[in-house]
Amino acid sequence: MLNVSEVVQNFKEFIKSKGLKYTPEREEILREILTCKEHFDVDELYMKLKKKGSKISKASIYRTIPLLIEAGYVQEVYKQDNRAYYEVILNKLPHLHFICLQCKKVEEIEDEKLVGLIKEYAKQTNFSVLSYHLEVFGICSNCKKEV
Amino acid sequence: MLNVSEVVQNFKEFIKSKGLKYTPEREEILREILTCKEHFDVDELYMKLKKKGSKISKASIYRTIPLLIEAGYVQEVYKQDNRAYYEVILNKLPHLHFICLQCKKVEEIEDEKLVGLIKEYAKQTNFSVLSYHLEVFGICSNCKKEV
DNA sequence: AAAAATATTGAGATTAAATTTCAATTTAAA
DNA sequence: TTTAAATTGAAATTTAATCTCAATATTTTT
Repeated sequence: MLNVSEVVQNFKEFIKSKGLKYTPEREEILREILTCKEHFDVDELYMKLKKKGSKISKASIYRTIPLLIEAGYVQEVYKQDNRAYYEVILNKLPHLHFICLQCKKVEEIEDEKLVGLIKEYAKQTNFSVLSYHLEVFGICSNCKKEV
Repeated sequence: MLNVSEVVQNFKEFIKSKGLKYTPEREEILREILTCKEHFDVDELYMKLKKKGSKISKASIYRTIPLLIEAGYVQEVYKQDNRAYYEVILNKLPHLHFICLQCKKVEEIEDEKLVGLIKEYAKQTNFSVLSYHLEVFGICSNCKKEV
């Protein structure tokens, strides 16, 4: 279980190791993202930062997210209405997303078997897995009741 | 194993059952899509139709694809560079997509266990599955060799 | 078979997420 | 400190997808 300052330190090392420069903007974006308990998009993040008085631009958020994904802290989970949604995957068990097409709710189901399945196939084809996501679309139990 | 005219007939009934109108444009788009052996996007489809002398507009393609998805013939498989890619899923076994981040190649791995897994979780939460897709990102064996 | 009602079409305008540009600034190495 | 290189914010740009609307096609009703 990593805490925030450990992640920040880890990110600093990651940035350095890539020959990039460690900036306050990058750290601020990382820290803000680490507070997100739910799925988020760039706009939400930008508004949250702005409310706190931050001067971070959207461009910087768009530029930083791929780094955080590469570092393994964040994952793109799905796209809805041509907008990408992300989540922090640090300290999180593997899970699938069940997305209700009616109420748009996203339910997470923790899972271990799926990882085993993927690993098995990856081994077969000598494929190095960096990330994955499984989205299941349908109608949730609540929306079915309302018919 | 459904043949093209059976699918066309099926689509006609589907359209009618929704109180919509069956048009030559819709049929032409369906027929063209049914010839796609690989993943395709709207632009590719539009160019193929244009080359054949078709007057179909992109707007009609964008409007028809959701109907074909709803009818169960087509599936959105992934997004790359903010562009959606689709595939025909008629007569196809369930499969996963292994996407190489280096060469962008998409490998399909046929699968049965995954469906069992999804069904199991869906049953648990009383969720009606309409479609799903599993994308696994990483580096393929070919690209690993080239290092 | 004609008329009425309604849906669909293509062309172009619009929208908006994401990317790019660029001058000013900041970081980090020499 | 000087130098070299990367990063920043603001605005411009890109472009997939959606929307608008008048003309047209489909389907139902009479």
